[in-house]
Amino acid sequence: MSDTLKVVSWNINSVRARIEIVERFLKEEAPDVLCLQETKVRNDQFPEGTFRQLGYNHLILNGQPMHHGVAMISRVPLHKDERFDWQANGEARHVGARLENGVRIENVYIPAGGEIPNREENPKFGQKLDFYQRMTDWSAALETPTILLGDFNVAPLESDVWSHKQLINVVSHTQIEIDTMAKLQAAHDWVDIGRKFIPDPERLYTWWSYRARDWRASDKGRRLDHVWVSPELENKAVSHVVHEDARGWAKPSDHAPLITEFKF
DNA sequence: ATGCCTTTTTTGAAAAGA
Repeated sequence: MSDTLKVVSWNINSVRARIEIVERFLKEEAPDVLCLQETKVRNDQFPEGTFRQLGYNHLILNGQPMHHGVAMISRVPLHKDERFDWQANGEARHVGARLENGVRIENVYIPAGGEIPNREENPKFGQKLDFYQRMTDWSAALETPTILLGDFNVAPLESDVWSHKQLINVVSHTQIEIDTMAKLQAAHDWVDIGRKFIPDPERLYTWWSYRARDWRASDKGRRLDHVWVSPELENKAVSHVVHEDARGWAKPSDHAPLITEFKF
């Protein structure tokens, strides 16, 4: 493989409903590895042909009917794929694989956590915190150089949300979630690539609700998607952008793709 | 913030997203 690798994370909100913009994105950006979340398709119904026609012949799928689902689609070989059940209930929220240079990519869709930020009143919120804890335990024992990316469903910094004051009690930006995410980050000294390239306090969002009349004008975004790397890979990342334009394409996902380039 | 939008499947109301 070449020493340059372009890796994308994109919560696609149904890969079948979004196949036209996926194809456009691959033609325009030509990533080496595309990591999708919320594919919303069983493995036997995944639209593999579209990807193979564009030269993406390595597909690693972890889908389920209707909800969730993740996939890694690559034009470079991937090995030793794994699917962790950090949800502990069988939901398809992780897939990972190893590049030929030994670096692993772990693609995760952390649960949103429901409406009420309280474990007793809302079991989904507890599931989200427990998912983070299992990832933290995994991170603490991790020795492989790793790119951890996906939809983490937490926006930790004030500059990661359109209004800190109006969202401080809204799931995705509560203090308990921010603290829980910080513990995960500390467990492996994960490097936040988003903030390495676009430092706080610059505005940085990856998701805009469908409910806004004009998402770009109101710009009520949140940074829910993240790319983290092991400390030894920090200097291998040479660029990182959020492709906001794709949020404005026809029939968009509510998340934008995150594009990171590495030089190994 | 989510009455507001968009997806899925049991074709059509309901759940989920965040």
